[in-house]
Amino acid sequence: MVVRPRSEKARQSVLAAMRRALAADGYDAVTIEGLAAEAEVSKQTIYRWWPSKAAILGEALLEGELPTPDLRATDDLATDLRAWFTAMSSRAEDGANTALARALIAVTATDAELGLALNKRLADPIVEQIVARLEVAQRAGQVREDVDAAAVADQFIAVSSYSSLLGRGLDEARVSAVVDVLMRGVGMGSIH
Amino acid sequence: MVVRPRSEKARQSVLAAMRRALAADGYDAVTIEGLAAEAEVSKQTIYRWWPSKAAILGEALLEGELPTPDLRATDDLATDLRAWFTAMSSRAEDGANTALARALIAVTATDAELGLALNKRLADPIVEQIVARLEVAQRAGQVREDVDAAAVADQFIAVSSYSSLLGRGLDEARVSAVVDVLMRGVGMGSIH
DNA sequence: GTCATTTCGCAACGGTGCGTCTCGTTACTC
DNA sequence: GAGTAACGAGACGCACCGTTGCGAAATGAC
Repeated sequence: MVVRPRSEKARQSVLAAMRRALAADGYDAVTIEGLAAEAEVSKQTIYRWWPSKAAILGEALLEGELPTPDLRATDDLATDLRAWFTAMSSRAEDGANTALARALIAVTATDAELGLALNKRLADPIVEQIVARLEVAQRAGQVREDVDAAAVADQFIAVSSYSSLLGRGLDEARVSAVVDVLMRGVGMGSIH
Repeated sequence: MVVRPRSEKARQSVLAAMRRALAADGYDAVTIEGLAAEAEVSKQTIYRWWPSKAAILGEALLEGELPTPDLRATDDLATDLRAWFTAMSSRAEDGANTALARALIAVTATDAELGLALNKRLADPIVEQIVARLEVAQRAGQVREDVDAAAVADQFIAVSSYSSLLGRGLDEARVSAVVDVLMRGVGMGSIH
């Protein structure tokens, strides 16, 4: 076999052009031809390796390290979650990140299959972190045994997604409100 | 003034065609020309009255009665919220409704301004219902005074939005999990 | 009923991007 | 060094965009 390998340089150039274009103009203003020009790459090269604009976005999302903060595990669940969710929402203040998030939502609303796959790969690690942390708290007796940890984790994701969809970030007060209610919701307190 | 009025028949025909096309092919497969053909209306007639595809969707959403269930006010907040959220999620089992919801998300992810306006008009009445109900519960001593009712209402909306974005409905168990956690979260229970 | 006026359907326009194709060139593997 | 596949450049037909001009139909004013 005499094969010339795929140009990794061209690939990275296209993905970078996609990220730049997203931040500048938004997902559906991006065109393949514009991408090719911006990346200084032939249009055919793009079509050779990606089936669609959405697929390029997918790779850009998976490859570009979506920097999600770590969820620390001290002995105080509330503090851990508050710190994590605060860091999470501060990520959303960077325009490039919100552009990526909005693009993810746009492509998910359009291409359900690819959207599900992307969301799975991006959200699952976060969900797992939260679920694991909640299970630790359950063993420590800080969280009720009958709490559906995945449902709670999903609520954090949902709130984040919805707020970046609407372009309104999560201010400190809102972060506190969400964490407070959810913390009390999973806690051992009884209802009188 | 001798004026021939706008054809209401044509208008309704276009909006109906938009709803049909959304359910059939999804928002970004909809084209103005296809809409015109389907509605048996001239393309010019569409451009005379709507500035964009998104604007047509906006009217279709506002005009078509997005049937949101009422939030009853018995003396049991948990039951009221559970009944309302269950009804809400059952709405999402109708494909036509999820198509509308996904289209709303798609246009919001693309056109932030129009999206915000639409979300405001569609979500605000729901949020107000929930906030009002929570305030009643606060006066009845069932909900803590320091609870941010709007933040809680937003969480319901966010969960609904996110689940219809991903195309996975909210099953009974998930509805229960969300309501349970939020109910305990706003309740008077103390944390030990 | 007639007339003025506006919307209507029809159809064409140039422009943009799509996705495919062909070419000649370049760069990598063997 | 030779063979081969990816590369850049650019053209193709196609779909849809948003705009324009036209004659016909419809409606309110009188």
